[in-house]
Amino acid sequence: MAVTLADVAARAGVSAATVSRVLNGNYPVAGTTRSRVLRAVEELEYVVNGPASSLAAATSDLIGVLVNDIADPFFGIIAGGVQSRIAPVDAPDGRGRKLAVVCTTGGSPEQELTYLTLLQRQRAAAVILTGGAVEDPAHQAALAAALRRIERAGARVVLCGRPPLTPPVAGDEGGTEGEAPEADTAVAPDGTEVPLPRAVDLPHPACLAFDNRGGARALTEHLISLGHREIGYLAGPAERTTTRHRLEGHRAALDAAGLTDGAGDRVVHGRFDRDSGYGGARELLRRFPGLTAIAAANDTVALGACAALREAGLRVPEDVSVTGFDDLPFAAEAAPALTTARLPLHEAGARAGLLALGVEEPPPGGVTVVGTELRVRASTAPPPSGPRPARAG
Amino acid sequence: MAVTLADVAARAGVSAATVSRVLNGNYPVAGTTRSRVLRAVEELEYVVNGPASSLAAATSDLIGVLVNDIADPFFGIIAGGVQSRIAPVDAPDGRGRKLAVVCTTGGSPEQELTYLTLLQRQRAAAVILTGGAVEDPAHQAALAAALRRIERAGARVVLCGRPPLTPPVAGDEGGTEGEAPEADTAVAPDGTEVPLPRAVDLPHPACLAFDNRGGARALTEHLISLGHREIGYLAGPAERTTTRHRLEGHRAALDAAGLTDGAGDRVVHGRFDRDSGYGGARELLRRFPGLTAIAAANDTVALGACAALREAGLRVPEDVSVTGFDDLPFAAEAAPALTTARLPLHEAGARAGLLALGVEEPPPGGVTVVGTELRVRASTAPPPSGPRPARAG
DNA sequence: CCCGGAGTAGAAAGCGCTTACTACGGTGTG
DNA sequence: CACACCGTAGTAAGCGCTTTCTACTCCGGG
Repeated sequence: MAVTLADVAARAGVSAATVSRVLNGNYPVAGTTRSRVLRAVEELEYVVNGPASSLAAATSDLIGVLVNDIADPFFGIIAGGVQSRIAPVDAPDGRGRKLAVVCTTGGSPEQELTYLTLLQRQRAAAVILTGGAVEDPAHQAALAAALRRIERAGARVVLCGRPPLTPPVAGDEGGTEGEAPEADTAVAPDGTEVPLPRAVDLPHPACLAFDNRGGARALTEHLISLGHREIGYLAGPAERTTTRHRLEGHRAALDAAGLTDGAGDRVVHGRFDRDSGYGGARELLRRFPGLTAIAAANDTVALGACAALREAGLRVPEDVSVTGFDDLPFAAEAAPALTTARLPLHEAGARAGLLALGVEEPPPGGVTVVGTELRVRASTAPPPSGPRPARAG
Repeated sequence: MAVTLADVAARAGVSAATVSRVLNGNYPVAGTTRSRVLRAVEELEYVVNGPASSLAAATSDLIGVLVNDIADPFFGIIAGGVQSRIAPVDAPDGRGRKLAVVCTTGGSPEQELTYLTLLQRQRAAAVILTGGAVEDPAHQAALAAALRRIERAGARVVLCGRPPLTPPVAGDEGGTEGEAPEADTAVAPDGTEVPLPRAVDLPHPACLAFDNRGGARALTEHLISLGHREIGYLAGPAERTTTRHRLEGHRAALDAAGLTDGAGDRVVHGRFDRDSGYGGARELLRRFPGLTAIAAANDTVALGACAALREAGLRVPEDVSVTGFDDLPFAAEAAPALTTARLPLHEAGARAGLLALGVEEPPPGGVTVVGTELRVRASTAPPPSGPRPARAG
């Protein structure tokens, strides 16, 4: 029914092999033959049959991108970064251009696994996993197994915005990998040396790990430097690595300032959305009436918190300071503009795209730490009573 | 190298045909055989070769989604809506799940055509085009031709958020289609009857047309009803249908109120981004110092305008009212919260997904008008001097 | 007891492409 | 002048799956 290679070949008076070679340009073809073939292609409006081509060549032009929610700008921006590299707009025609298969997992490990299988089935050339991981060891193990299977099938695997996989409890692969998983260290953007776990599970790991700890720590340190002593924290879902790392950074800042409260953390867990910020802030206010600042798990949560504060008759930042995380575009436009930690999401996505294409090689160990940058804006200020000396020794 | 159907068949002691039938479930297989096959599949970790399957069955599980920019929540939300239907999370395993190939076109017709070819090559089951179209007749014709080719290749075509294709100047298809392209009418959400052009170019059109005219008109009417008489308009790129339709709605409201100024429109064209809003608002202020309201092409532009106004020492809405369009999530969180026209983007995307799957049939004529809903928030108020009667007769 | 029809499974012919491998002029060299 | 070799192009064997057609077994009814 559709036009095939053979039709083009017949029209051009050559063999199918020649047409294929002209189209793929990986074999010398005489100029006159080439132009005759190209004319036939034009005239017949021939379009290659991708599946057939993928079957024969055992490759495909698809790159899977797993995201929690494509409607969330956090992931949209990463996906945009990926696309900018795997399908540059200036590429002539569509030659060599890869297609992004965007899979919305809702952050569920089961969905991740399902999509991973689906992508393997499509013989995707690469798979990019974004978003924090769920910490459940069983899930980690299942995920590692799925990724190993995918790599074995010839696809590249890139982790973007999530830490390397945690090592499996038992070496169920027979231990044929030679490399011992020593803990490396890396220098974080703020100059401190941080332990760098290696993506030990994957033969060919490529991992862009966001420095969530460092960013959160910088934000809370900023609050402390403004004079805040009672700082609430609106954490994300407890089971996510991102949540844990940001919370760790927050606590590290508190610890370093000697602000660890005997009464326990001023932390409320929720999700990464606005409503969680709203509800969480209300709960924080109720439980810790003396709060002068709230650090939120991300910008969206921070916005919800601001709304709750306003509703409670509190001004931001005059009465309560608020910080976000990520620096999504709306953070700068919010009222007040959010103090936050900028994550270069587009750049990270672009880098992930390059790693997925194999254009760029991951560093030894596979892990690159993507740093954050503190963005001080209008949502933070000294506490109402002005800076006061810390009472704790 | 990889596990194939034949391997599974051998292990289960059946023929490849039987394995295929078990996996596809479209042919009766005895229970015992089925479970033997499934066990072999499990044991060998067999994953179907998608390209091979697509080649043999002449179908694929891919659905193309063309967007201007996936990092823009406008498109992200539509894409999310699409995904919610083509890959519902509650679907068992991954059975019957389609994959979304998201293609970022930057709004360029050339990129659209390139991606359309790439998707046709992948033998995508359907293609969803989002975002307004460029009005250039040459592009429209080329696009129509490409879409017709895609339909002929067996894929469904869905237009989401753009008007039906304009008819080609010449009937280059030989006029074999029986249907005469009569102009239908439809009842818009506000009760008025609007002309409804048919997607005459496509044999099987499915088009979700956003009511940009109606939404823009409602916004400007709202401003007029508050007492505004000098209303600036920050339009999008002149060549886009979306821009034109929103501008038409704006002007219709002005006309109806007798506010059409002999001095010409208070309109500045730009893009659909924040910087355009910022720069455009500055220009509007310079050229029309008496403005008391600015209607923006969309929420993002409105935000930029708000920033420019603030910078100029003008308060929103006390000195100048501002309206957006789309009602993206951040619109409600902005300061002040934006008065805007809500477009049900997620729902539209979901609907597009259903149309793409063929689960839902388009109405006769193919065009469904997606209405907007006025959202009055804090960015609009009566003009500084208070409501005054219109002077014009 | 024989035959027809379910019900189930296998054989085999592709689907349209890629890619060894082979073939065949034409040129340069010993 | 024969030989080798390069530059091109054709032949044909798959790639792994779906699906039609055929075949076999087992029943129940005549």
